Amino acid sequence: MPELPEVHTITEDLKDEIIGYKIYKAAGDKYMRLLLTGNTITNVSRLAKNILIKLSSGPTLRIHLAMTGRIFIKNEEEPQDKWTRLILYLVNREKKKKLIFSDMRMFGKIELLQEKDLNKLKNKYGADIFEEEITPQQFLELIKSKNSNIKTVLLDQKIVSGLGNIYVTDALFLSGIHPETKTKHINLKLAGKLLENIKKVLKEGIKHRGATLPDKMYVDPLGNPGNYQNFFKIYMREKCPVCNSKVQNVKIGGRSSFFCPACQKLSGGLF
DNA sequence: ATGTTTGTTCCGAT
DNA sequence: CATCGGAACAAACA
Repeated sequence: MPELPEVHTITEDLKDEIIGYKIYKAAGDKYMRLLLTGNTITNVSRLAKNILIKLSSGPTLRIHLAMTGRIFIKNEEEPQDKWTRLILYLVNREKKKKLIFSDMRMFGKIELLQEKDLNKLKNKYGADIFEEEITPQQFLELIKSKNSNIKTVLLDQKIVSGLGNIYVTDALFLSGIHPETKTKHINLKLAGKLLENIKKVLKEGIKHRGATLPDKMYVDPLGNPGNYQNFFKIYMREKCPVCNSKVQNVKIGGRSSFFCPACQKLSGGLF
């Protein structure tokens, strides 16, 4: 499911594929059709897990993939799947193509934002660890601002943005932190270690172009799966790669939380 | 068939 | 009033 590395991969691919193209036709939501047609795409960027497509007339098309949203770039005559919600028909001097937004479970968001709405959206998100320099002290303050377990806090987009279940699970494993550890029990040294490991797994995720689970829901705009699933540290694994213990899976906030009972003690490596 | 799945939002309880 | 935990959301699959 799209987290920061997957959304980053899609965004970078889209920069090459659609910047400079003009939307000569749009299909889907009626209100959007009218507003989108005639615009040239001037930029594509990422905000947390959102893809932002900047239009020449001013507004920004915001796409949030949620769990099953996908973006495809196809030739005009290629078919789209039955979950398609929006199609942008694009043209430049050389060729025509189309951008398809498909969302099987309809949890994704697609909307046009004016400048002030975009700023409002930006204010909803905490630091983007991948884009912004953040010190261990700042990171520790952020996570301690919530009186909850570290897993839940890291998934809170208002605290730090871009992380989802997979990368949080792997980063906690690399740091030797039990996912149910209360943030108040984390000290500066451990926070620094966690921060480094979060950056590490995000970078690795990006390097492997994201993670595609057995459901095959995540693919890049050209339909290719990612490879990070072949490098999972503890996520979906049966045995701990370090000590060979049987991996445990507890539900935290309704989400699978894989951890090694030997390497990730509840004390959180404090002792 | 019922349970599970993921990101986000919203609602009720503390 | 602020904060936190859990339900709900849609659809497919086992």
